[in-house]
Amino acid sequence: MQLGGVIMTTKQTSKYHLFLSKIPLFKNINEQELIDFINLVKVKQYYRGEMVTFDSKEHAKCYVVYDGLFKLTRMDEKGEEIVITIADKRSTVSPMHFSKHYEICAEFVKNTTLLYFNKDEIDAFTAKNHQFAMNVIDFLAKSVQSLMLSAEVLQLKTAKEKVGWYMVQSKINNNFKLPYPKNLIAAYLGMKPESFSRALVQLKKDGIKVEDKVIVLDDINELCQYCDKVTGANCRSFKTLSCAHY
Amino acid sequence: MQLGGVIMTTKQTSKYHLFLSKIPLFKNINEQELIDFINLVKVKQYYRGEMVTFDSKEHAKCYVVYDGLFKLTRMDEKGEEIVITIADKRSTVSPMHFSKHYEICAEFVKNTTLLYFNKDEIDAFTAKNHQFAMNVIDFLAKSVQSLMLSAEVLQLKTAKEKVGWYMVQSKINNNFKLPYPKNLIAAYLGMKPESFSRALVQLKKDGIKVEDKVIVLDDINELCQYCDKVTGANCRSFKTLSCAHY
DNA sequence: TAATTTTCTTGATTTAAATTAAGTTTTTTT
DNA sequence: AAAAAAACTTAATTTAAATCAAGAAAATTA
Repeated sequence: MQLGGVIMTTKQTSKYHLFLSKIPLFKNINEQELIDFINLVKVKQYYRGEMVTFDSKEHAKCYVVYDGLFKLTRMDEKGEEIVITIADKRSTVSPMHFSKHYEICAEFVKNTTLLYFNKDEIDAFTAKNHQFAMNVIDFLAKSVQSLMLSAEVLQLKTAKEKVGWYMVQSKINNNFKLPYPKNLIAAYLGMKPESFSRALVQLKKDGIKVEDKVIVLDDINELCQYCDKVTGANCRSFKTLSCAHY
Repeated sequence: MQLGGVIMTTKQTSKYHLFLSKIPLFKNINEQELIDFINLVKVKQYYRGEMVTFDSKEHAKCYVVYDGLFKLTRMDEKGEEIVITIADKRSTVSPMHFSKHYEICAEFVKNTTLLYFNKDEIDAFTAKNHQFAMNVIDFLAKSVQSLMLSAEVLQLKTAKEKVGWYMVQSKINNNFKLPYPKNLIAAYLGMKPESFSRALVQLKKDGIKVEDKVIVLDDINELCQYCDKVTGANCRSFKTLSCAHY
């Protein structure tokens, strides 16, 4: 195993092995085949503020975030950007599956350690291991669904509804905590930080507060009106009496 | 092979076989294996104006459009809708890959004939035939990329730029013809028919006209400023002197 | 811990597209 | 071929969020 051209120790190998084996992309894979594959892993470090173009020519790879935070963005001529995804620990980003003409940009919000495999390695493993092929299919299908859901939120919802939707996701998937800085969430929701801030003021009037990134609710069900069914399916109260989808 | 419960003739079977064998999802597949699989095909007819919810419980299937036109949409409580995709002849739509809680709606714009396979059949073929697994991966990867591109267009571009972008796509991929009614294209671009109409007025001032759905240009390169790189890669003049991406 | 940078908030103003409204053209059905 | 429905266009008005501006709070760095 190599780190920037340097052979890594067995200790590091097993550290990454344990980490990667818990990633959905590698679930249910035969232990020995997985060990052999993960042996091919490479590591790259990026720093806060760095911007890298993930064109599929240079980056015909599949990345798993070991640690850190970055956003995948697209920019127009005027410097306006949209955030396609926010990636952090355990996120998988696979530019090898995009067209070589699709140039997506990674903007690193925190120092980030990426583990990666090359396209030929992934392709070979896909051919050899049917479970891995199924995992790749699952990963891409989830990406499709998440993009469809975002499209809906971005186009159909008001500023207040967008923030409400993000908060109910945070409540369900992240234990009542906004996982990222507000300006990053605002960009992901296709709005300006000022509008995000104003939406929070409106929500506060309904008893939905954010205190130091923690969501504080006067009424535990107040956020449910902003919930979508796919997100709701992970909620403890899904389709109980208090659920909006009941 | 069955059509609404009725056994079909060999003549119909071979008609669909020829059609399906040209679909990207079935490319490069061993002839006999493909014949055996396509034998499982089922057919369903939908009519203009019909609306069907493609929830993944009822529709754990993979559809290929044999003929017709429909839009995949999502609607909110107020009846506002977004168009996720427009599907016509040869399009593949695969609700079996979505969450069972994701309910996408198919609105049929024309009478439509859908060919389909059930999830268990697709899964079995994916396990048996590695090339088919690769084709499913390609199909999903293309869906991801197309959704990312739409997200960018919908969020970053003005009404005029959106229409220009759609027209340059039509120029390159559809021989200077708008393939669908304007209100459908407007909905796909996340705008109202009125705004679409006004954008056309603006473009006309730049020498870009639409006459009976045909794009007529004073200057052949006038649309190039609206082109994205992925679309441009299919253009005859890609990266020549006159290309915006040169 | 102080200094500096970045993030966040609030208010006034602008703006691009939606809405409302009404008429025209095209397509579909009878 | 006539009638009806759907699609399209143009104009006036409204609206939600962006922009502009300035200051407060929080996080980083020195």
